[in-house]
Amino acid sequence: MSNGYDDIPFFDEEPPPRKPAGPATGGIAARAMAARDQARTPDYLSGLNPEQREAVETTEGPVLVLAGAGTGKTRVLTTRIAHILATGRAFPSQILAVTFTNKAAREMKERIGMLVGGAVEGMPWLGTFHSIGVKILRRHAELVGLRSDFTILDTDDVIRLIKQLIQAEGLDDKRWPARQFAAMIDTWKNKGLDPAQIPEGDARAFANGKGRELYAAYQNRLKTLNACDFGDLLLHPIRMFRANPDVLRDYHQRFKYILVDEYQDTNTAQYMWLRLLAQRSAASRNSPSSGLSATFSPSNGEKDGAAGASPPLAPPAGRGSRGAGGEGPAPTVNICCVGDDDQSIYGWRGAEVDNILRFEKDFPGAKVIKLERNYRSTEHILGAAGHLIAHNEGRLGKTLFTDRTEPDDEKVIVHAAWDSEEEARAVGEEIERLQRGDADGKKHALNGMAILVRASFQMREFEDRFVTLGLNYRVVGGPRFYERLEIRDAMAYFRLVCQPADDLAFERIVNTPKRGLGDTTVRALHDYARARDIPMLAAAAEMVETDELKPKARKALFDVIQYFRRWSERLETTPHTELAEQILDESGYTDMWKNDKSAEAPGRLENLKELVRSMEAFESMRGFLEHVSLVMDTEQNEDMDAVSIMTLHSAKGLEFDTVFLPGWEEGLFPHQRALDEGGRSGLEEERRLAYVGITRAKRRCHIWFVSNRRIHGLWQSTMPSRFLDELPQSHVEVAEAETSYGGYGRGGYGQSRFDRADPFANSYSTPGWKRAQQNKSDATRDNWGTRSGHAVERIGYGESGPRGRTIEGELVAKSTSSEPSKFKLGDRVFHVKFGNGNVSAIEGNKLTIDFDRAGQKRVLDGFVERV
DNA sequence: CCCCACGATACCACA
DNA sequence: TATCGTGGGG
Repeated sequence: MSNGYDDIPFFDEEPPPRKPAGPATGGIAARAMAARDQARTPDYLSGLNPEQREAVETTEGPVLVLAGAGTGKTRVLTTRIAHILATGRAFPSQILAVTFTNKAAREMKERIGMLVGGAVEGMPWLGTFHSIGVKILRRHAELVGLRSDFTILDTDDVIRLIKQLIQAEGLDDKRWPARQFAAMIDTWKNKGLDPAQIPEGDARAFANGKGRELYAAYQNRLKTLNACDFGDLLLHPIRMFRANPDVLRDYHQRFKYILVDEYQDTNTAQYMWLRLLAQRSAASRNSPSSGLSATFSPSNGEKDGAAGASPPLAPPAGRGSRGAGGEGPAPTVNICCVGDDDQSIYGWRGAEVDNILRFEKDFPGAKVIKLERNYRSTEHILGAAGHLIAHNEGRLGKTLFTDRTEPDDEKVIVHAAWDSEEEARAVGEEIERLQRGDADGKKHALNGMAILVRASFQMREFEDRFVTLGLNYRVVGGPRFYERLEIRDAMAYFRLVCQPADDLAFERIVNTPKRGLGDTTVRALHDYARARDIPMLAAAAEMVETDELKPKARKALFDVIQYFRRWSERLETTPHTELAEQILDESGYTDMWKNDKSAEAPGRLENLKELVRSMEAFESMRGFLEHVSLVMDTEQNEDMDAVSIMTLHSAKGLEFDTVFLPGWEEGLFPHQRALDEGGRSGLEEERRLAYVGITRAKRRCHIWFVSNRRIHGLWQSTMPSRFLDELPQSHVEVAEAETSYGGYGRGGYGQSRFDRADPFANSYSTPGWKRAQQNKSDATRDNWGTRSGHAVERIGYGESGPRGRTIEGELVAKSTSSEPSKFKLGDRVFHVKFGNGNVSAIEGNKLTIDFDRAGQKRVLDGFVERV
């Protein structure tokens, strides 16, 4: 029975147990091997410290590893897996390893690959909660009322869908924003709640008390659409496991070892999911009335619950038809969770730090191992971070230490800047200084530097700056490729070809490009489809046979349907990248952008090309769609030397020689909304975020705050973040006031702001700090003639303001490369941001280009290509 | 049915 | 400031 997903490895594709020592956990051979391996330390264990080694070698039973930042957490996880494999305790396919982000999963795969070489291919169950959830769900979709080719909706789709539902209920979609309800549903799903289970108060809070009905209606609609949202990727498997103990049992037998990364970030649903998979012996060890059963309250789903009442939680273990040697149930759960309560930064996504704090109760007899020896950062960085995080209450309490101290280690440096533009400029200068090696004579690679921002809108200013500087940068998880308009449109075409029932995709593109199929026609189709309970594409096919539509619309619709028929037929025969091109061309979609005269159009076409190119890496169009729905980031070319720009959230788990932390101002960091909505715990989470930021740094950490920031186009004066006051003086140094490059920026404002008495004296006594404070307050007063702390300043100068970009050229660093450029004068080139233009000057690898629309810019040649 | 202009609104983080 | 949704005119 082919459902198009047969490539997913599953039980019946067990690798033949050919290795001499099979995965028999309790087998004599295995024990012998283990003993042998203990006697003769394998290479991969030799570099570990005692705690790490214990975490790796305690393979049996529940283990909690409390791993502080930079203590070798990933190393422990990967080595542990390698160890399990190398000692023959399990096949790769018998290890379940869950991470939070795709990045983390990718990295783990790579590192395991380096340790064991090759076996990673056979680790089908290493991935994010969501990707593993999908994999499970595809196999058993019918058990929750879906077909295995269900589509996964992203946030945008969900919001549009909910909006339709709100309107269908006859509610005012202004008063009850779909976005808000989507967020509520998300919250419920994070807690593992079905419509029937949500708190009465929640249900009443939305849509005149119709919250519960709306949620149920939403779930029904998803089912008819044969679709899932992100939350369902976890909830459906949970429901499915509960309703089908036999299926669950199969998974129990399969997964001999479970590993969980970033355990502090698991939410309730993920916790339930994990518990189900790990419960086999936990349940037999815990009495049924233990706290667990309360957590796992029976799920009375809407319709899918009809299959039967909730099954008992603890199906008898063992007795499997397969399994090694037919021993009884494993005596312990081999689950290993790794986490750090100080790095819990996903409370807003429903993460329950409690999960990690409760681990020992959940798994009696668990071994808890603390990793506190830090291998990443200097003493100053650890000192600053540790002092900051100590302001939080309710920690498990770890203190990181290092003994690798160099005399010339830099303290953490705090800088003040006038506004965000100056901030970007100064950071850019600092980066170039490091790159040139001015400070210490060593040239530093851009790859070792990162700018970590609180909110993604901060990125733009840095991007703009770096583009004019000709400084290579890469935005990690930035403006998501797949969220762009043109990409989403194209994807909608692909989705509809693969999944003709995808009404959301249909509605998105019936009239894109314009075909004269406006609201009226779409509504008619919608009604027709609803009345007969068929997908809209099918409804369209029927309707063109009738005379219900105006001739013009009918003709247009007829063409559309013909196209989709043709494309669907080619699905099995034409290579998918080719088909993708055909779809985009024949539909008129590429032409639409070719005819578009706006500045973005060339960039969009380029993105479409990139989209098709990126499909090459996949087997089929379906495989590609699946990837996209789960992995919203595009892989960037790693070999380019570039500064990374990303949010603090996506920086977790990474490390850089030099880290820049801009935007440490009240309201932005800690973020106002985190404070408003989260209160004290919100503040603590922000503080943990700051902690994460600082601990990303290996050698240098520069923190910035500005006096003025533009929010919604208005200039607002800001206060330095309270976190700055929570840094220890002993490890922190305040930079002397930055005079901007070549007097730039000083001219317009005068130097007087540096000459005032300090009205905001605080605990800091260094002159630099005072200066920074003065800078902040006086600058505000000087420029706007008002006191700082004043509400919003309406300034609103634009391009023609006091600081036009007139001397841009002078700010560009001299070329360091002597290689002749591959471009020549007059070349016609294309740049993603600026569009097309002509090369008017070349200086090493830096080009001056007259862009058709954006004017003259200096750009690094890596950013453009000849057209 | 399409286009444009206008005003409201937004910018928190992720899979 | 940029984007989005709406309402009126073509």
